[in-house]
Amino acid sequence: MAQKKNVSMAVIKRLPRYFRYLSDLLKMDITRISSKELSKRMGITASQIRQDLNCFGGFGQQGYGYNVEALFNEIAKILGVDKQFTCIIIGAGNMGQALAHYKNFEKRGFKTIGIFDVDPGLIGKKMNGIEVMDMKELEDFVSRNHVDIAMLTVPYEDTRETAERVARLGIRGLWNFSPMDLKLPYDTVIENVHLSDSLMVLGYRIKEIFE
Amino acid sequence: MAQKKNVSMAVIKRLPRYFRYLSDLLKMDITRISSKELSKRMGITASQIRQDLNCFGGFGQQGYGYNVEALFNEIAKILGVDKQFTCIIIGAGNMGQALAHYKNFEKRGFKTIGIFDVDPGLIGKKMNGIEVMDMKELEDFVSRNHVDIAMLTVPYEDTRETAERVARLGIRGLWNFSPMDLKLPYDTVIENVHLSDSLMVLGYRIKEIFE
DNA sequence: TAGATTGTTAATCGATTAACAATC
DNA sequence: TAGATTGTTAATCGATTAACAATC
Repeated sequence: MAQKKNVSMAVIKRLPRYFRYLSDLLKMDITRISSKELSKRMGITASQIRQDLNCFGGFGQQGYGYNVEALFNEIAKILGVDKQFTCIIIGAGNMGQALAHYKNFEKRGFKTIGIFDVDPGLIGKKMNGIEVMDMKELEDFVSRNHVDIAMLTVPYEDTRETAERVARLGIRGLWNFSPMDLKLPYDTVIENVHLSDSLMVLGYRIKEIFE
Repeated sequence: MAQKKNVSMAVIKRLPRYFRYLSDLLKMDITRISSKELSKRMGITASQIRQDLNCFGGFGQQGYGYNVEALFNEIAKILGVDKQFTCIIIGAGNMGQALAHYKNFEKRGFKTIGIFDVDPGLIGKKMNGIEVMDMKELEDFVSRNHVDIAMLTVPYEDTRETAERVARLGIRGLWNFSPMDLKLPYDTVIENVHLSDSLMVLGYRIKEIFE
């Protein structure tokens, strides 16, 4: 539905937040909400909410507002939560294990179907019911199973090579946890989680406010 | 030094990225860099680099460019990497353990001095050399040790209460890993790591590009 | 000196906010 | 109907980019 062309990253990054707030409203059994009321809850302007939503379609009704459930479903559809994304985790260290156990992902359509590592001490162990496989089996596994997303939690020095390898296999999404910007000569979407960047911004902001 | 007033979040969020690129240049033994050359490496405009840096001071030299080591040190200082931030981890589950073992943080001035959990099965265990303490000891610990930052990796339903408790203790920085926006009636800086938000944006971008 | 490159001002671009006619 | 609230256009604000004089 609607023109999803030319939607800016600023808007896209707000979508999960709308999704969360609408999910909360549903849990509170609130059936309708105006942009004004939602703006108060979210701490943004009502104008912005209406502009954002209208990038994807006219989901509201004059004089009434938005039906919470309908809007929630629309945003879920826009984000692809109604679809299933298959994921593999590469690197079964602490971070990989944390991701393997994160319950929320599956609820939002991201299903982990494989975990890989090079460490013989980890291979064969089960994490959240999924056995850790040898990295040597990666190519074979991906040829036998459709994989949308690779979650990359390997050591810094292995990141670039592993990313290349993953992209060569035709995996379309890469969720990168290394403090490194990846550039790939393939049609692979990269989303970074730069934890130390986030922590440094926190450090800066603490300094700023309190000194 | 220089006027650190009115620096926008857009600029601040780019600082860790400059920090990383300069660190890489140092490792490559590159001693000087022009904004033009750095812009090529980083994939942003030279103009933006010069504008960003001049929020904090004139670190370059006409006709020469920037001395990599000097600029690196300046940005380290701006970010507070030269200072030490003391941190505690609240929630010793998989994510808490991952954070406890992350080597990069200490290198950048963030030192974990305590880990807390409510689970008797975890209390007393050592993680990266630090013993997990009972949450009951939190208040006592914080009164005896200066704590800058609390890293919050507790279950969703405990997040709000724990955040309140942490803020009441006068801890100035809160690094929140729950998919929830916190609002506190205290002078506490909150930085969120919304992993599922990031993953959903990745899902959206995959859909957009490939469908 | 001549060439290179900064710091900084001005121009452009994009995102946010305000306003309001349309309409439920 | 009257009141409320949307969808959308116009105005504003802020961030990015371009340009160039200053100067190493």
